[in-house]
Amino acid sequence: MKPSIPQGTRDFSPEVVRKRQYIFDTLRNIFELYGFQPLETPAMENLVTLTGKYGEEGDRLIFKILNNGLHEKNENDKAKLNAEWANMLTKPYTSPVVTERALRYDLTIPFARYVVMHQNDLALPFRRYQMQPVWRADRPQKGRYREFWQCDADVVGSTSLINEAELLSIYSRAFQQLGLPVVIKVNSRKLLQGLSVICGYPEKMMDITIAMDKLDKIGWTGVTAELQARGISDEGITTLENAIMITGSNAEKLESFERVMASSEVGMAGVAEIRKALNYYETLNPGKGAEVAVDISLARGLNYYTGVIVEVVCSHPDVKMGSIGGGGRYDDLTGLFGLKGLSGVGVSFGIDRIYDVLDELGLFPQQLVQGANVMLVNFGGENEQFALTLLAQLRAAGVATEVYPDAAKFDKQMKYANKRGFAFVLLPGDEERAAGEVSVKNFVTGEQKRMAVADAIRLLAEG
RNA sequence: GAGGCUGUAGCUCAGUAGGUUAGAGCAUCAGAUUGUGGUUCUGAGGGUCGAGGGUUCGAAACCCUUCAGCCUCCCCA
Repeated sequence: MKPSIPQGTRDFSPEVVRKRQYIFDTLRNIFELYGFQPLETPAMENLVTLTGKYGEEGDRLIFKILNNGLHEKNENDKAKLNAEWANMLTKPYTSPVVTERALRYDLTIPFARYVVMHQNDLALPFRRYQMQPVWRADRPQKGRYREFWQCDADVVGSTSLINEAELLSIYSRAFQQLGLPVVIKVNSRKLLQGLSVICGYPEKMMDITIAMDKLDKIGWTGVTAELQARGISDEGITTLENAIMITGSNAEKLESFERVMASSEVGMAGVAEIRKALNYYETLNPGKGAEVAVDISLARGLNYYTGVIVEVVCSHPDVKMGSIGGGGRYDDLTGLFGLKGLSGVGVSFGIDRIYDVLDELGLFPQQLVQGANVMLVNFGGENEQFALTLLAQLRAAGVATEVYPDAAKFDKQMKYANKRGFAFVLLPGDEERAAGEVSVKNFVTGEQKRMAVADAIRLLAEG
């Protein structure tokens, strides 16, 4: 059979893993520096934990796991099983008889589930980061995979806008450290609610938001058409246009929003929370933070955000990639699992997309693509023992080293060394062994010198 | 869920109007060369032309079906 992997999944070859680890390490260090604690949850959750949390579209994209042992059911159960199968074949529907587990869809809901389950043990506010794969039964395309990694940082149990500012700082620091130019777009669900109020359709916030989110893509004329299709009057559209076309610095925009939103209490609250979060952010990053831009057209798909929402896009002109990170405030996330009144705020890094962008822009550090630094040639016989002794000594000195395991032809060993890209190749042969020496070949320059074993180890240990 | 493109060697691809035994580069292996890699030279192995059916004297090519991959919209990270 021809080997293959499931659609939308990828193998990560050694060089790729190194580059990915560079991203993970960068993020992990920052998360730790900001006082976040690591968390891991299972790859699979009970299906009921996930369903209904991501909207109708989200439910469709959950990877469900078929129950084991269906064939072992007794006759009564099988009748039910048949009925449920029939159901599933005619409509979007699942039954615990057929499937009761599913692959993790994101990291936020499992986190909420964790917090509720461990509420008595946690010191609130609880700050956690989590870097694990998630799965979506989506149709793969550029920048979209069925298995991809998320790196999330969330704070639960505090409504302070300092948390928003901290998370913005994490975004800022992470992308600055990675050398990636970004714009962090900020908005508030309350501002969007306010918009729907002032244009006269408080119940159509979702429709209005979805339409306005497309501003970047389809322009205002496109948005107008969309709004009309969703039943917004011309006066309402004009009101929205006046708000969405506001330009200027963040402070200027917020001032203008304040005037526009004057008749909406919730809208005013939105302005206030963005202003406060940005003030904190400015204090944490005086004059050196990444660009943060207030953007009233920004929407986020997930249903549970209630306050500040953010999205990160790469601002490099050559890069065509959707958002590489996003997040927001959810006032009552754990309420879904029976723990009321616990507010959370979090951000997520889409590291697969970040990888693609870094790769495209050539922003990975050069020295990442190295493994072991030194290879010992295997000349066989007595020399094999000699090589192993050297191997142990080099490793004891902290030099990443490997020995060619077979006494293969010299040419073959050298070709292998070349392909692997070792910095040095050591030749422990008869003459060297007899003299207590070893030949050290710099594989970059081709230069080769014989020297005492101790000197060779010192040289290589110093790099 | 809607639409578009592509499937030929391990990889990237060529293959003229439908006409001998389906090619190239890279990779692999062997040799030149059992103590000197990257460069070079010689040679070798490797193909159900995605699958099934049809048209034809003849199909990798044309038609139908199907599968897979990629891309766009929707939505998302």
